[in-house]
Amino acid sequence: MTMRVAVDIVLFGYAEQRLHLLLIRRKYAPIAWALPGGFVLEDEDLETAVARELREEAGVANVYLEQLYTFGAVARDPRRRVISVAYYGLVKPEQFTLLATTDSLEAKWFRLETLPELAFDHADIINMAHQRLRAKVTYQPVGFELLPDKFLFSDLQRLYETLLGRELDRRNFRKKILSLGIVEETGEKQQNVAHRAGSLFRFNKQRYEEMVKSGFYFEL
Amino acid sequence: MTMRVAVDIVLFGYAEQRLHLLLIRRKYAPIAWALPGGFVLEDEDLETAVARELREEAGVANVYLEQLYTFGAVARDPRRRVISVAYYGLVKPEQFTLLATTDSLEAKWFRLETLPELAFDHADIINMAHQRLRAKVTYQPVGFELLPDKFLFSDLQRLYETLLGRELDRRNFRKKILSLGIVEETGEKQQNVAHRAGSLFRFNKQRYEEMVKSGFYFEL
DNA sequence: ACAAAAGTGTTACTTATACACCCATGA
DNA sequence: TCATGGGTGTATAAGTAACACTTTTGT
Repeated sequence: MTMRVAVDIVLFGYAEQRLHLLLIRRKYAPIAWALPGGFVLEDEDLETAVARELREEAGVANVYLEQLYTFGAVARDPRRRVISVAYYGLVKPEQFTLLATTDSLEAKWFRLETLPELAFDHADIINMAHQRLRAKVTYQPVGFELLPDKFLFSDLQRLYETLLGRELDRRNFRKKILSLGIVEETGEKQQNVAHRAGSLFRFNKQRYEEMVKSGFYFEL
Repeated sequence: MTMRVAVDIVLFGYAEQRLHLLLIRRKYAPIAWALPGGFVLEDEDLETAVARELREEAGVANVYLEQLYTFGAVARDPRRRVISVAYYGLVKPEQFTLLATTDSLEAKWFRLETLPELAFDHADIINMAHQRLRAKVTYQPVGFELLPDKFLFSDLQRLYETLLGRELDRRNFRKKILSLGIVEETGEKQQNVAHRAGSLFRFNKQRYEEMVKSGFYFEL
C-alpha cells in the first residue's frame, strides 16, 4: 500500500512574443519528450523536490511556482503506480540559461502551439496548467513573472493578449494598469529603435503586496 | 523511495444557517478529531479512494467533490511519511444521514466556528478548503450544492452572506440571480409560516451547463 | 392588530468600452 | 520623407449600489 510519488513541472517562459514550455528528452523508456520532474525523496518536501529537479534537469532556480493538481489515475504510468503532484512555474527570459545538452540530458524550450508527442499523461497536465495560467492572469499579476524586470507597456499588453487570447485596447489597457498603481516608470527609455522610444516600466511587487494586505484585489 | 498516499476530505454542509464540517473521531493514536480519509489502495484512483472513504466513514455518497491541494511536508505525520491529497465536498442537508456511532467509528458535524482540536495538519487543510470555497462561490454556482432542491430566495441569500461574510442587498441580489437565468420558480410556496409565504425556487443545473458551453460565466 | 418575512423599481454613481490623431526616431 | 510604434482624452453605455414601502399570513 505504498507507492511512488513524483513531481512534474510545467515551466512556462515568454519569448519572441510567444508562450514557451520547457521539456526534457527522456533517455529511458518510454523515450519521448516529457515534463521535467522526478521522484520525491523520503526526506524532502514536495517543493524541495520541485526545486531540486528544476536545478538538476534544467539549471533553473528561483522560479515563481505553484501547485497545480495531483494526477493519480492507476494506469497513468503503465509500468507501475505513480502519483504525480504537478506544479507550474513562470520564468523570465533572463533566467533562460539552460544546461548544455549532455549524453544523459537534453532540455529544450518549445512553443506552446507546436509541442511534440509527450510521455504518460503529460499532455493533460500541460493543458490543465495552461488553463490555470489563463484564469490566473485575470485576478493575479502573474504576468510580470514572465517579463524582464524592465519592460515596455506594449510588451505587457502583448503578453496579456497572448495569455487571454484576445486583443486589448491600447488606451484602455494603459489606463487600467496604471490606475492599479502597481507598475511605475523607471525613467529610462528604449534605445536605438526606428521609431519614438517607449518608456520602460517596472512592476512594484512590494507595493502590490502591501496593497493586497490592505484588501486590494487585482482584477483585469 | 516509496511512501504512503492518503486522501483527506473536507466535507461541508449547510444547516441552521451555518456552515458545518464533518469530522471523524480517531480510535488510534493520535486520538483526536480528524478529517474523514485514509490510504489510497494500489489499484484505485484517487477519486475512488475518496468515494470509498466517504461511504465507509460517513455513509455519504454522490457528493460534489473537488481536489483541493496536496499536502506533503516531511513531518506532517510524525510517525511516517504520508502524502495527503486533500479534497473538499459539498452536501445538501437531505444527505445528512450519518452512520450511527459504533465502537470503532464516530462521525459528527461541527459548526465551522467551533471546531475541536484536530490531528496532524488537518486544521491547515480545513483553512485552505474554506478559503477556496469562499473564492469559488463568486465565480461558480456552488452554493446550490449546499441547499435543498427547493429553497427560498432568502435561504439562498443567507447562504451567500454566510459564505462571503458580508450582507447583501435583498433587491439587488434577487435581480442579479434572476438575470442569470439559472434559477426558476417551482410554482410551490412555503407552508404554514406566520408571515407571507415565500416562493420556492430550484437551480436549473442543466440550463446552467448549456450556458457554460456557450461561453457563459457565472459571476456574483 | 401586530409581528415577521416576502415582494417589488427607480435613481445616482461608478466602471467599461469605443474610438483617432499627433509624436519621436532611425533608416 | 517615410515607416514604425509610442503616447494621449472624451463621450457613451453598462453595470453596480443605495434605498422604503406594501403585502401576506399566523398568532
